[in-house]
Amino acid sequence: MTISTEETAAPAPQEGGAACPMDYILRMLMGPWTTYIVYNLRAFGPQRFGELKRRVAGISAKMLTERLRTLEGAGLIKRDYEATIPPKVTYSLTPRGHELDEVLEKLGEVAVRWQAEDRAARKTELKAA
Amino acid sequence: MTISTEETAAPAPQEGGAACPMDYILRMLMGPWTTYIVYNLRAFGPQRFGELKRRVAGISAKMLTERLRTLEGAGLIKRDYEATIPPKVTYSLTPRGHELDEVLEKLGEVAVRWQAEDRAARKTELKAA
DNA sequence: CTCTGCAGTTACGATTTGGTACCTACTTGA
DNA sequence: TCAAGTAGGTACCAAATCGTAACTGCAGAG
Repeated sequence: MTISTEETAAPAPQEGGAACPMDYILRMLMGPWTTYIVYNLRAFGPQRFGELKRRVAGISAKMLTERLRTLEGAGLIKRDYEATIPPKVTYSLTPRGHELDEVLEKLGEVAVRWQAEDRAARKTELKAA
Repeated sequence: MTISTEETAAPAPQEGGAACPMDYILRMLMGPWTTYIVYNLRAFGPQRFGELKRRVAGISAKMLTERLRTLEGAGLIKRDYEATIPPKVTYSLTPRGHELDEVLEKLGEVAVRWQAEDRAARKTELKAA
């Protein structure tokens, strides 16, 4: 996958190189649950593992761990480990993570609009039938 | 996956219902190539199948077909079939598809910024070493 | 007369993915 | 003494995904 910002048909580096800026960011967000986790971290603030897992509802511990590690590796979230007993691990968005706020907000707007439109369309459909 | 727009912890419908507006839209964009296809359709205007395939570079005909059908089903793109010989099939964004413009743009901005930052960081790293 | 391109579809097969179950080590509470 | 909760790690297995190759029917080019 390669997305150019230029309007002039980027020659598409077949080597799979990260020549395109969107590439990286999309791979990050595309994973299952990923956007949802970021969204929750943003909406409810820093959270501990168990809290987050309960909130996401349906995700397995394995998935959550993997996603969190990936996000951490990308510098989108921060992992604070307190070696108490029992251990406390708190996850929070980094400044970089917060740079997605606007995108998520825009996406949310569109999503809400579409949902409303679809609901209206269904109602009309029912009336017609 | 369920994302609430409310700040008040949506009770998370376990039935997998589409109670959350982000849900639907994310599933749509999350598929591989999907965003890239939409991006290309936006950047280069309506395109025929072969054109698009050449532009995306790396995608298989099967994938492209499948993605296009999904996007069509979601009402994001329009499929114009001309039964000439050889047949011409042109794909274009619908008004609904264009509603993603802003999101894609925002995403692009972030992507470019991160890429620049990372490049700068790598340069500093090299200097330090 | 065969080759190519159009816009796909289909079958097959390998890889990846994601879930389930079970394990850690330690403390608190019953 | 036994169970539960903390934050995971590991192994295994079924299912979904994605690529490859081969097929469609027809026309124009060589």
